[in-house]
Amino acid sequence: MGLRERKKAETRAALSWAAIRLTVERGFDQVKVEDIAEAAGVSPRTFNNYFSSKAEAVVARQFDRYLRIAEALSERPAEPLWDAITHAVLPQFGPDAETAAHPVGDAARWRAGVYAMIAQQPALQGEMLRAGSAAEARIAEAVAERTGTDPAKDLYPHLVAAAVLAAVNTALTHYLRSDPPVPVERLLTEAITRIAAGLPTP
Amino acid sequence: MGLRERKKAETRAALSWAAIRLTVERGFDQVKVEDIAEAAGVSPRTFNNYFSSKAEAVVARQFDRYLRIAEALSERPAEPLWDAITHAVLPQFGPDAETAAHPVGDAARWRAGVYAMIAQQPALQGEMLRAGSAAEARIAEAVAERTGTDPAKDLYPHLVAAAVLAAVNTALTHYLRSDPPVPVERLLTEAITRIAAGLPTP
DNA sequence: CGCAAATATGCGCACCCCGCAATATTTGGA
DNA sequence: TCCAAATATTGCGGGGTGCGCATATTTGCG
Repeated sequence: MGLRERKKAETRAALSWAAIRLTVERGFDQVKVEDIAEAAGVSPRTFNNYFSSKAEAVVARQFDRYLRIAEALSERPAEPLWDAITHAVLPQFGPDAETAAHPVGDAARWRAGVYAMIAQQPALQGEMLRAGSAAEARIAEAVAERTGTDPAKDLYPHLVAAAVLAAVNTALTHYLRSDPPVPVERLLTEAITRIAAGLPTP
Repeated sequence: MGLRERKKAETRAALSWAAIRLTVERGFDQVKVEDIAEAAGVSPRTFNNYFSSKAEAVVARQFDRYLRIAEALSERPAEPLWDAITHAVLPQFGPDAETAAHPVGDAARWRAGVYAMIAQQPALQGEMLRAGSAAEARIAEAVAERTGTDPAKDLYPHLVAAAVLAAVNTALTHYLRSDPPVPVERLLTEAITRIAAGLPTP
């Protein structure tokens, strides 16, 4: 990867991180594009070369995570579908390099801030769900390959992809709301297991 | 219901219908709020008293439909959960009074227009998904009541609600894309049945 | 009828997003 | 090494949007 692409990735990450941090601190519409650009050290105009809206920048991290799920699923060995899905999803929500690079002082406060940000901002909710929807196509493709179905003709792969994302979203929302916090991994596992079991009444 | 509320509902419906029709005809960003307001016979400022964005107006019909699913689910008699869900969902996508009031000349052309509108407009995708997400809470409540679970504590009702909406969205998307058209009812039934069966590999 | 509450409208503003064109930077080859 | 092509960044300008606020109009009720 040349210098060019590396710098681009860095700028993108810096913009997204700035957008998230500022939004959690002040609230979504108390942050101007100008602020985000300044925090990332680029011009306001450049911001819109990377993201077509403020909301998109805030959600970029989550979007990348969804894409990694699809990627991981493609690379899983031959195994039962729902095992593969579980193993593709879980690692994406553990501690990663990116998180380590931006330590957060007060974890509880941060969690609450993230929840408020998502819960109270229609624009962010929509963008978050849209990110999932964009990844849906990729995941459906991976599922199709694994099950010998055809995304263009069959409902099945899209249905599985949508169900997986629904499980992930539900688990994450529950996680952000839980007090005291329940481990994400447990919630994700429970959600996926339940879906795979056909959601029988407990 | 007094004259006041009736007129309000009428204005809301007129605005939403105008937004949909104009968007299908010309494309989302070739339509100005001013155009929608004019078509509905109100001032541009009034538009924003009803909807907080253009996208919200376009999606309002779908949003109402989702709410009716939750309502219908609450009112179903005692029966297995997934039977109740199926019976709550299907009727909302049959012919209704509203559709009859606005006959569409060329059905195929209209379907294609609706699909293009959704597929090519990020803002609309997000808003559409958000509408589902808003209804999710209501559906989760109905599920909780039916299964003796607690939305505030349990993952289960939210998971079911999210899965149902995922099924509906997937089926509708598939429907809009299908050529020749497959009946929506069949796709919806298939999607819900599959989810209830735990999505086993076909 | 006449008043209080709810609703519609007009005006103005801050901000967002993008097209365009000029400038700066990186890359790959002569 | 140095230059030209490819690519990125920036400044400028404009069309829209969404909303706060003050005002006019309509509705429901005593």
